[in-house]
Amino acid sequence: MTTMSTPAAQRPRATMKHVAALAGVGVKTVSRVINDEPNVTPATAERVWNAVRELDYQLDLQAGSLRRADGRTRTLGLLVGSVDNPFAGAIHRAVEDIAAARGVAVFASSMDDDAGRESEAVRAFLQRRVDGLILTTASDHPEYLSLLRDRGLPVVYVDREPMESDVDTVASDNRAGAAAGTAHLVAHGHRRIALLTDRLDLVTARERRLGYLDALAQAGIPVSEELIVTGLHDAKDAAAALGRLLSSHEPPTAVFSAQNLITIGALHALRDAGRSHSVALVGFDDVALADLLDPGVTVVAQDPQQIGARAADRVFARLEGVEDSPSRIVVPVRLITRGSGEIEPPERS
Amino acid sequence: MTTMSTPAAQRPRATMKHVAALAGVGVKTVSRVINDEPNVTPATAERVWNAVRELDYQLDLQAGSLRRADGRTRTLGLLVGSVDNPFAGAIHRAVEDIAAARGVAVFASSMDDDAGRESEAVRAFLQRRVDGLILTTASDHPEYLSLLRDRGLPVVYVDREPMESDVDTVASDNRAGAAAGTAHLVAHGHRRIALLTDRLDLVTARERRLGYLDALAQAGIPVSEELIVTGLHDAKDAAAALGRLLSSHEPPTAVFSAQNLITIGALHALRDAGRSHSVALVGFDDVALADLLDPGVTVVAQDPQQIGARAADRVFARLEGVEDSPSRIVVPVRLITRGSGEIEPPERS
DNA sequence: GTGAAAGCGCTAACAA
DNA sequence: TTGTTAGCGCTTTCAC
Repeated sequence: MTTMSTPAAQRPRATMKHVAALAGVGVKTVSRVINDEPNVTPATAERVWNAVRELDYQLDLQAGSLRRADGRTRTLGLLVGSVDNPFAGAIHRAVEDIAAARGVAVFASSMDDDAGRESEAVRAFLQRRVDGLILTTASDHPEYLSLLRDRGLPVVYVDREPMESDVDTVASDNRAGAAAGTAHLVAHGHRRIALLTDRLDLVTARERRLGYLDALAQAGIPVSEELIVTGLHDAKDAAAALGRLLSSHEPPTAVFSAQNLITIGALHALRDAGRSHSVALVGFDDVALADLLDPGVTVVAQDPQQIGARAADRVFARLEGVEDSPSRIVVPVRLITRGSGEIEPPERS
Repeated sequence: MTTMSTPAAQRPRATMKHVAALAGVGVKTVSRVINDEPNVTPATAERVWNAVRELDYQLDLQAGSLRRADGRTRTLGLLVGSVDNPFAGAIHRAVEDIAAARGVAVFASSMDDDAGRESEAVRAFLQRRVDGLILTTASDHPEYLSLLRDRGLPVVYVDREPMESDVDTVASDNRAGAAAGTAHLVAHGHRRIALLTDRLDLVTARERRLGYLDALAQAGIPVSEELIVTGLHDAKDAAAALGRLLSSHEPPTAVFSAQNLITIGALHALRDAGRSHSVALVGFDDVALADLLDPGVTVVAQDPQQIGARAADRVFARLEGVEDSPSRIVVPVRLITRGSGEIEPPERS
């Protein structure tokens, strides 16, 4: 049914050999010209470039890396929770910008907080010979880590720090941030503060819970286990969980939600219960349009752009031979007050 | 300053040759086992797998693709406006899921609506021998396109359709969607409807403008050029532009914003001017938390997940040899009424 | 059922 | 300044 231009009659991809033949030089000379190496006369270079244009020649980086001394593929592997999450998107963009400036391309994958998917993704990266890895992990002790170390492959963990000691990491100050967010609620008079968070096998959830507990302890407020809901993964879960809490016998007067999707769920639950203006809310991680809601959503904002940038810098430093001991970079968070976190509790609770 | 474990003393990466030697077989047998080819005794296979585990062997897909008959690298290139934009994130995730199911990894890049960056990104993909491309373009006639066709490389454009006729595309129904959004405002009594949109050299901006004009024409409303603002790129631009319109002599009573970031800017401008409840707004493309704002934001929602999925399906169909004529897949949009689009104009305007 | 040899496109090493 | 040869890790071809 196709008209015009014989279908599978593509011009076969040109190789260096073709270019060399057309330019009347040896392949090594072509290689020199393409890779901008010295010791080629301008005249020769010109003839090569003409042949390159003539044939639409594109260097095959893969083939080159096979033989190149450093074995580099000019490729990076980036693993995030989901490329669909705004937090991951910001990290990804920062990594991409730094990598692209060095002629390095980025493989991006999602792991949905599943250690199995995580291992699979790392395996896929390794089989493609990435030069370095920027990873988010769902596990405290990733089983592939010793292999990466044996290979001498640069790895930087972002967002979540594995429990291993000798690994580069870049993450938010989860515990202090959660403590600050919770303390903010305490400072506004709350004593019944709910915590909505993720599965506790994720280090971020554990750290943020500890921060929450720190703030309560600091204020001498006893912990009410019934106000702590863990294992939340998406906005729907979170909305349902908070809905139940709000209709319970002794509902919380304030909520600390430990993650962007959970915050969104909490906002829905509060709205559905008509409590947006009477129950306080502080979220960890900023969400889009938080400033335009009524009330504005008070958050402990992370800086994903900086997390991505510092992780990429670290990977490239390792690739350039920096051998200093592993660093655990902590990116500060910032409390942004917009209204929801400054709601006071009812007179008597 | 480093302690323990001699730094650069990595175990060299194992190759098939090492595995073959350890298992006491030839390399071809290792290849057969690894790639699950027939004609290997279970006993031999077992010995090979043991050697593989022993050495932590990882197949080198790059090296393989160099020699493989089909030359496939099991790699895809995805180019979007920015990996940081939620619309792109959703497309990316859909593409990733379909690719991962086939053992294909995805390179993702951002082009910021810059034809130069677009060409660079495509070049980078080609040099890495991707099997196929899913591209967003900033140009009506991408100069690299004929090259891709010569190579017989599968390409599918998403979101933006180049003017070339014989190319696979997957995009929203931009014109009809914009017309529906504008007509919705007309139906609520508006006659002074502003259009906020992107640079008109982007086909999406042109199409959405045409849709806007269609709706006005349909209603017999004359076009007021002073109500049409083009060349908007981010939320800040858009907010400033709408701010100016609102404080002009004859301000619009309604706004159609043609893109997610512009909608966010428009929301800010309306809020800052105290006109959120008096000026109507319909946005093209949904935004997070749009349902929780007051009023809720009425939008013409796109379906980026489906756009990504259909594009990926198409690329893989091409890779599997489907030779039918190029298809222009149009993904329907959906008007979601939430309040902002149902605001009526003041009694006399 | 198995393995030896050739060669994919490139860069390294060396010779001219 | 330039070209030739070998070889990166793998798959293909073909012989056993």
